[in-house]
Amino acid sequence: MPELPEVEVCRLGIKPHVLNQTVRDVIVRNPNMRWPITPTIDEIIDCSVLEVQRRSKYLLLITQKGTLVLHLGMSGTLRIINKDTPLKKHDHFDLVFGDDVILRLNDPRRFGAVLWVTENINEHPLFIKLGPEPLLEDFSSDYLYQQSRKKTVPIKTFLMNNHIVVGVGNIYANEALFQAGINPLKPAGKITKKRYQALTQIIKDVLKTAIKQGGTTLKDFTQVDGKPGYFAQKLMVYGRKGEKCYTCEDELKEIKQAGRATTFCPTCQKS
DNA sequence: ATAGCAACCTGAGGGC
DNA sequence: TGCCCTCAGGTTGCTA
Repeated sequence: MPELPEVEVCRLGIKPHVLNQTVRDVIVRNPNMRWPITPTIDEIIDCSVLEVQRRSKYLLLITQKGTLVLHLGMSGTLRIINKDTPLKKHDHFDLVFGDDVILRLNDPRRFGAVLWVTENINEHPLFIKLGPEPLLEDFSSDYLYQQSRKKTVPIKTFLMNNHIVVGVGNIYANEALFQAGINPLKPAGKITKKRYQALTQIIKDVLKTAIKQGGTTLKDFTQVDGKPGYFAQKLMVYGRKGEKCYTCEDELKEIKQAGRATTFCPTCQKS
C-alpha cells in the first residue's frame, strides 16, 4: 500500500488515538512478517506513547522504554478498532490500549514489519544509511545535484534509492518525472542543475498534494477510518499504460526499470 | 562501489 | 469452474 504519503496519512490518522495512551496488551497472531515479531515486543506493555513519528516509510511509536517500529510493506494497513471488531484474515498484530482503542495491523503479503528497538533509532541498521526526508529542507536541488554527479544510473532508479532520498516509491517517482518532463531512462549524472531545481520542487509538491488528498488508493490502501485516499484520481501516468497522455494525447508507454514498471510519455518526456 | 535480480508472500486478473 | 501465468505500493541480500 504505502509510499511516503500513505504512511504519513496513516500517522496523522492514528496519532490522535494513541498519543499519550498506555499500552495494555500486545497480541501477535502471526509473527512471520518480514522479520519475526519477537517476544521482546512485550516490553512495550505499560509504556505510554510519547510521540508518533515517521522516518522514511517507517512509523515510530516512541515510548519511555523504546520505539515500536512499524512498516507496512506492500500491502499493510493499520486501523483503529475496538474489541468487538471481528477478526479479518491477515490481522496479524494488535496493540491494545483499551477496549475501544486497539491498533490493528493487517498485511496479506507480510512484507511489513513490527520491531521493538531500544537503541537510538538513528543508529539502527535499518535507519543508519537512509537519505534525507524529501519534505525537509536538507532535501534540496543542490543536494540532489551533488549526489547525482558521475552516476550513470537512470534518474527513476536514482530517485527510488533510499540512500539518496527516502519515501519516493514507484507511483510518485513516475508522477514526478512526468511533471518535470524528464525521461526516466536519463542517466542521473547527465541532468542539469536547473532541471534538478524543478524536479526537487515537483517531488515535494507531488508528495504534499498526495498527503492532502489522503494518499493514493489502488487496491487495499485505506485511511485509518477506512475511507480511501483520493490521489488516484490525480495520477497522470502511473497505471495508465496504453492510455492517452493528458497533455499531448500521445500513447503512454511502459518499460521495466530495476524490476519495477515505469510508465511515461515518450513525447512529453523526451530527454 | 554498482547493477541486476531473486527472494520474501498473498491475491487479483487474464487467457485458455 | 479450474489451472497457470503475470503482476502488485517495498526492501534486503546475493551474485557478478
